[in-house]
Amino acid sequence: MKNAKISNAVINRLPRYRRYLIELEKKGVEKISSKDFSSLIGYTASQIRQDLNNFGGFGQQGYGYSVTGLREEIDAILGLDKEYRMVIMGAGNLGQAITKYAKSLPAGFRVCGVFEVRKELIGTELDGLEIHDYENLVDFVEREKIDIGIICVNRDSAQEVADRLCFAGVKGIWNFARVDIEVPPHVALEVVQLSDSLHALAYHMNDIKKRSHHGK
Amino acid sequence: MKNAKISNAVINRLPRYRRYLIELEKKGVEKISSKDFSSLIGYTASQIRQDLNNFGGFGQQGYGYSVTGLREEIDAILGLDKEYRMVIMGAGNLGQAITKYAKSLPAGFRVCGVFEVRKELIGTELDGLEIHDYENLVDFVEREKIDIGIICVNRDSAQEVADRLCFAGVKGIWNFARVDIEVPPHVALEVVQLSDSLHALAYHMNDIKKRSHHGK
DNA sequence: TAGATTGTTAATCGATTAACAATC
DNA sequence: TAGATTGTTAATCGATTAACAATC
Repeated sequence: MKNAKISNAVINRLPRYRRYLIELEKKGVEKISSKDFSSLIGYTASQIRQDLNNFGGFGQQGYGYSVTGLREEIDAILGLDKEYRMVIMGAGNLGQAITKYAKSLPAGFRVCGVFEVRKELIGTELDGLEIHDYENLVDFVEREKIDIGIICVNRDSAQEVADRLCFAGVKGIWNFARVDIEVPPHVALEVVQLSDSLHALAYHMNDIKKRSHHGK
Repeated sequence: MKNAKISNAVINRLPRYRRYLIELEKKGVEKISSKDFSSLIGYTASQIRQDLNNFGGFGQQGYGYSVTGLREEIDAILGLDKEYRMVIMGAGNLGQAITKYAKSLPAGFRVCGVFEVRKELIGTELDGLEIHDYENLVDFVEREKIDIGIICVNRDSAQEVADRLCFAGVKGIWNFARVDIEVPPHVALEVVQLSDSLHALAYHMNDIKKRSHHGK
């Protein structure tokens, strides 16, 4: 197995390859060439072959790639052959939203609990999940073998919550808080800035409008 | 005003600049040099100056940038001086999640209604918002001057919902469905693939683990 | 004026695309 | 074997960084 550091551009394309392969599997397609995959997914055939060859030679010359075989390889690369146990930090609007969303999450990712500091919320239920006291986080992570902490607290407490999650021993943090946080190098961090995404959408809407005025 | 097409890399950094500028404003900081901004935000000073000069010369030689002035410029570039009226398409888990999230949305973005096809949900309320019949979408978009459609339906109906939103006249689509959709060039599209993000997190967690084994 | 820092041009770096020899 | 298509090297393109003249 190769061991060089893979660029984020490549990694972020892998889940997309996987989605299209699953669609192909559903349609009963057994093999696909990089050329045909290219016209389906919209990356160049060259890029597809380059991307995949970062991880190994999964194709066969003169034939193409086995759809199921390649999907399984990508599953293994992404680590989707394991189960991930998660906690949601914060039961406010954002925490409630993500808890709700988690119900539609692909198998293999399981929310095991929600944590809060506000006493009046502790002990109540959120979508069938118990809301725990933030004070008990470290014990819970250890006992329940939690892998991932999902940060849904406000700006001001996000870093302190991240610190405690890392101390408790999570291996990854999925940050939805509207602030950048830092984690030690042995903890993985993935950021979802929903409001940044919405602001980019606003930019593009205005850009299209501006151009249509200019052009004519 | 310059009119060249700005790269997405630049556009996606603008909301982040804005967040840090707002923090600085809160702290009462009045001016900042690209050098100081660099050590705060983690982009190089060169990149900051390059990015901003895509839109105009907002700084002053020998002085730096006015924090409030620059934040206002970025607001205008992103189009945050306007109000955006939005509808949520789909009242399932994902739609409920995004409706909940929308409550914590920055001012200027307002959810005006939720749309569904399932008869038993139509007419009920979701977080204080009426759930409307999908059949009435086109009228509603026109009457309520809706700018943005947020797609929270399942894979199979996402494209058809996008088509109807575009037909109804929205200017932008925020797609949360687990599938890629296509829109005409006069409609802006911004994609949030939460499960792709989670898969990337899984990759990084496994990568860190693999490296720590290898290294020692 | 002298010092600081921008705006902008030039150099570097990394990622994407093209080309083609290897091989199924 | 001949045709197809990969894996991989080389060329191109675009984005980031460095350098510096302009100027507040």
